[in-house]
Order: sequence, then C-alpha cells, then structure tokens
Amino acid sequence: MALGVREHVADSSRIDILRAAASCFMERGYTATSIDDVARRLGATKGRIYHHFPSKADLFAEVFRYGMDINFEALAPYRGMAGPALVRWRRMAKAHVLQMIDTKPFQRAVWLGVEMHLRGATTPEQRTVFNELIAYRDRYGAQFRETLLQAREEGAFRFDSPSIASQLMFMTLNSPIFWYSPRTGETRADIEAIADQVVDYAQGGLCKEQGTLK
Amino acid sequence: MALGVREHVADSSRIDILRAAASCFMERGYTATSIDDVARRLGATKGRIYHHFPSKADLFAEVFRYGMDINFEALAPYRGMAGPALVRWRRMAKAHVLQMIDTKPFQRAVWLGVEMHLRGATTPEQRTVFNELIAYRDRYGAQFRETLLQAREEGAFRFDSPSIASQLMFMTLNSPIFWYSPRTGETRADIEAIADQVVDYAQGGLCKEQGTLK
DNA sequence: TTGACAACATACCGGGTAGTATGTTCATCA
DNA sequence: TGATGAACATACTACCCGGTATGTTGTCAA
Repeated sequence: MALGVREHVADSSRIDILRAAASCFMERGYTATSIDDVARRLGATKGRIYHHFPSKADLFAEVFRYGMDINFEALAPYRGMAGPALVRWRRMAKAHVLQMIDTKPFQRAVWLGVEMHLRGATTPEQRTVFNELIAYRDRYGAQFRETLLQAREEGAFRFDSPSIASQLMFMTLNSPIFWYSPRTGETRADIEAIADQVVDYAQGGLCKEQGTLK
Repeated sequence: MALGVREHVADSSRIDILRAAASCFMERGYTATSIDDVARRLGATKGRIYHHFPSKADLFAEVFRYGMDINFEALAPYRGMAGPALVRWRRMAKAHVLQMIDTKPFQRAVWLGVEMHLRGATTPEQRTVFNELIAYRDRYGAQFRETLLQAREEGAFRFDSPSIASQLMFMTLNSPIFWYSPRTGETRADIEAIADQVVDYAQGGLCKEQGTLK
C-alpha cells in the first residue's frame, strides 16, 4: 500500500502497452506486427516492452486475456437473471455487440488468438498458456450456448444443430469487429441502433420458420 | 495450338502452385507464410515458384483472383434468373455457401486479401493490383445486394440499413470458411444440409419482424 | 545524502526470409 | 542432331525482426 502510487503508474504503463499492442495486432496481424511497431506507436523503444513482457507471444497472450476479462465484466450483470431466456439472451447479445464495438482492437486480438490456436501456430510451451485462454473463452461462450438452449426449450428459438446455430450466432454478434468503424458525429444512440440491428438479425436467424421454399 | 500440350502442362503446374499457396495462406496467414513453405508443400523449391510468379505479393494476388474467378462461375447460372427475387436469392446464397465449403483455402485467401486492403498493408505498386481485385470482389457483392434490395421491394425481406444487412448477410454466408471442416463419412447430402441451415439463418435474419421486446 | 531499484533507452547478435544470380535437365523444332 | 529455351534446382545476399546484454535516469526509503 505504501507503494500504491508506484504500482499504479506501472500498471498504467502496462495497460498502455496492451492497448498499443492490440491496435497493432488488429492493423497488421500477429506475425506482421513487430515489437518495434508497438514501441513506435507508444513513442518508446523495445526496452519498455521487454521490461513488462518476457516475449512477443506473452504480450499477445496478455492482450487476449485482457480482452476476455472485460468481456466477462460486460456480461456479469446478466448472470442468473430471472425471467424468459429470450429476454436474457437479448440483453447478453446486445451487451456483447456493444463490447465488440467499444473494444474492437482487443476483440480482434481475441479472434486472432482463436485462429492461431485452431491452426496450431504456437510452440509447445505457449500451447499451455493458449489452452488456458481458449478454455477461458469457451467458458464465456458457454454462457451464451446455455441461454440459447434454454430459449429453444421455451419455444423462442428453433434451430436444428445447436453447434451450427451457436457458430452462426457468434459470427453475427462478433461481426462488428470487422465492419464497424465510427462515423463522425456519431452519437451513442446511433451505435445502440446498430447494435439493435445486429441483435435483431441474429434473433431472426435463430427462429427460422421458413425453409419451405426449397 | 501446336504448343497446346506444353501450355497445358505449364498451366497445370501454375494451378498446383496456387492451390498449395492458398492452403499455406489459410493455415498461417500471409506474412507467416514463406515462399519456402509453399515450395515445401509442393515437394519443390523456390525456383519453381519464382519461375511462375514475380513476387510473393503477386502470388497472393493470383490466388485472390482465382478464388474470385471461381466464385463468379458458381453464381453465373442465376444471373438474370426470372421469378421472385427471394427464390433467386436463395439459389445464389446456397451456391455461395457451397462454394465457401468446397474451396475454403481460396476463400480464406480472399478474406485475407480484403483485410489486408482495408488496413492498407500494401506497397503503392501492389495497391493498384489490389484495387482492381477489390473492385472485382465488389462487383460480385453487388449481385447479391441488388437481389437483396429487390427482395425487399417485393416484401420478402425487411431490414433498415441495406449496408448493415449486406454486411451481416455476407458474414453469415462466408462463415463456413472459419468453422466448417469435413467430417469422416460425410456425404454430399450432409454438406447440403449444412448449407441449407446457413441460408435459412440468413433468410430469417433478413426478414426480422420482432424487435418489439426491446 | 546516498544507495538501490524500477523503468526505461541503446547497442548488438543470430536466425529466418524475400529476392536474385546462376546452374542443370529435358523436350521440342529447325 | 544440335541448338534453344522452358522449367525448374542450387547457392548466395541483404535485410528485418525477436531477443539479450548493457547503459542511463529518475525516484524513494533509510
């Protein structure tokens, strides 16, 4: 506690690095991003980064972890929420979409991390760290899948394969990280309207009724 | 014509390189893929690749172009198709999804190319080549958007922002390039069933009617 | 005041990679 | 049949990047 100020300064510096790294990873991908790139964005040099993170892979992992941390926080208010599953699902979905918009660089990094893990582009040691992060991410996804199945039982959703439905749903809810970019003079209400459109689309897709047109 | 055989052999070798390159780009991304990686996958050396393509960027561009070429071919049967726009849309959408599944490596490369272009990760000279390819891809997307708007006029679809609707639709229809992978013993009918689920989801999302639940 | 340490910056090294320059082989054609 | 060039393989270079080893500076506790 006596060193509270010092620690706070150090933590702030760490988070600045994470933010810069997330933006770089978003703009150029993992491999194409050099440590010097991240340092340059900070107006600093490699020394600063390697003082806080042992390696590039570790830096990336921390960006991933931070991104998932704030995702869990955004979803926390709806854990164990009473009432119809569909209502809870809508609240969760909108919170998720807004999160994608508000913290795009970190969410792109999470996406990158999942991709890298799927194609096994990691060394055996990094593998254990990655496995933990992927498990972390799966726990997050499980909250949605659970609500999804519950809503189906309550008759609000009707889909065949839960796994495909889940993939399509996440694809929709995550998609703003690829196509959203802020407009000049955009208000918070505008952003919420976009989020609502995304959630509506997903909801419509999850209670398909047609399919009779061959 | 006298050299038809020779040309055919050369073309075949070229396409083999394109296929290997597409797979490598899919598995490791653009930057992390080395020319030696592609050569190794072919059981060859760099010489073979640089004999057919002047640079790594050009190789990638040709993979992109080939991917779009076969996309246009897959959609050709439905150009100017008569009848309701919704029916045409469903045919086009299903053809697109099947194409994503059948030629995944090339489609992932196209995705990569669009991402690279969006973040301007190209040299000025490559820029003109890329601009052409992106325009090529936009022409492809325009076929869908046109049908989309027509279907809305006919009352089959109802969405607010055409641009967001288009983004969400393509996100859905493209998504198999990220999550689909062939199962052992999978029949063509199984694949078509998956494609139908994807198309149904997109259709449901495009004619949302709810949204009254806040 | 002083030593000690955190928080960086600077200088450097080794491995990997895009691209090139130069063989080598084999089919084709005059 | 000999020459020519396509279709590669081999050998090499220059450069970039991850990582390390070593300064330098400001701050805080004693």
